[in-house]
Amino acid sequence: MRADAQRNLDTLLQTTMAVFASDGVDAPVRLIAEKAGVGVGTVYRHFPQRSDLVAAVFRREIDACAAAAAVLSAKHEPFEALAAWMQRYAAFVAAKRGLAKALHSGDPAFDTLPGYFDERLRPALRKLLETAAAAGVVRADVDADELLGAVASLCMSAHNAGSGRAERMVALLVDGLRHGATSP
Amino acid sequence: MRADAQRNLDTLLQTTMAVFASDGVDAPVRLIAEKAGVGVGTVYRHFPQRSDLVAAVFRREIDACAAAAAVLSAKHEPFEALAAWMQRYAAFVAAKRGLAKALHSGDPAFDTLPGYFDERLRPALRKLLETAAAAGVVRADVDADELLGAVASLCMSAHNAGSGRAERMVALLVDGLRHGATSP
DNA sequence: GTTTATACGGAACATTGTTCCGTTTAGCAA
DNA sequence: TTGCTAAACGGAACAATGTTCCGTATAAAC
Repeated sequence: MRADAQRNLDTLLQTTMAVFASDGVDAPVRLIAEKAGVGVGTVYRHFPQRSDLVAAVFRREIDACAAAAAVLSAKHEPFEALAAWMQRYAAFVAAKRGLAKALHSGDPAFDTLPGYFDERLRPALRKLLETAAAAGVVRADVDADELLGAVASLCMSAHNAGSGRAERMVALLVDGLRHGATSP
Repeated sequence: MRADAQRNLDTLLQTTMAVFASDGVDAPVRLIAEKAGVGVGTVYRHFPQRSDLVAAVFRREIDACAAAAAVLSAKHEPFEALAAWMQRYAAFVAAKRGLAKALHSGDPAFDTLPGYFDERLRPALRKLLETAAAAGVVRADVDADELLGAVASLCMSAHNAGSGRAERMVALLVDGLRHGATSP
């Protein structure tokens, strides 16, 4: 791949993320192209359809969320790392309400997203859980999948409630994990 | 209101319902206007925004579903009326997948729909439930709201599964109502 | 029958996704 | 360094669709 193409792809993805954050996932392709300093033709060469661009950004943010697990794990004690990551994940779900819409839109570009979700996020959380369980600070009988689903539901349904509610509910959930921990 | 305006409004709503059924709720306004034999200007005078037309059609179908309760109640025994209406409601939810999308779109035109849902459908189901409970053919401790929500969830999540699954699940649910019935 | 407020139709406009093609340029070889 | 070429670029043009506007037609009142 030519160097300029790679450069453009990078700035395009980064700019798109910023535009989605400020203007929502429905922002016009023209606007994204303009802010990235490229023509719409360039956008469409990298992403044949608008939805491909959206999916790419989501994948990138899923990656970032998964990568945060390792960072937090290295920086904090097992339980704190787990708790912090759960909040990180909750923030991701709450911020990306466009994601739910995308997943239910029926566009084939999003077909692989749920799988990507599992593939990246589940192992990340599983490792955090196992580490914390091995340290004896949380119970060991909770499934990573269920936890991801529960937090997602919490953040979706609580999204129109007052500020901080989702955070508090997630914290409550995480504290629940401490119950029944078996010291090693 | 002028007679021709009323006529146009009626045919417009009826035609729109048919077009939504065959082409989905994303059908272009032009197509709807054409099939209804009116100009787009007429559509927009009655419904300032496209979403207002969608909301009106949904309200109309909610009305029809609610009205079916009385008809079924008059024609069948209490339990059969209840069971038949539940299937009627399930079919409505399953068919109108655009409804879920609309409700989550954030368009203000749909803000009053959830309230309308409660206002019309809940009393209809409650009356069916009470009649059946009074006849001693179903238990009396089930809330109409919960039942509506449960069926909606069933039909939403089971929508991509094989044919008849949603119907079977709803039937199962309804049969569950028979359990613990107390004869009068 | 005349008048007038109302409703109508559809062309025109605005926005946005997508395609197309002439132009530019990065990478490479001589 | 220079010349060449395939790749990439930009943005005008196209297509689809929501929305507005206004000249025309007509139902209803007198």
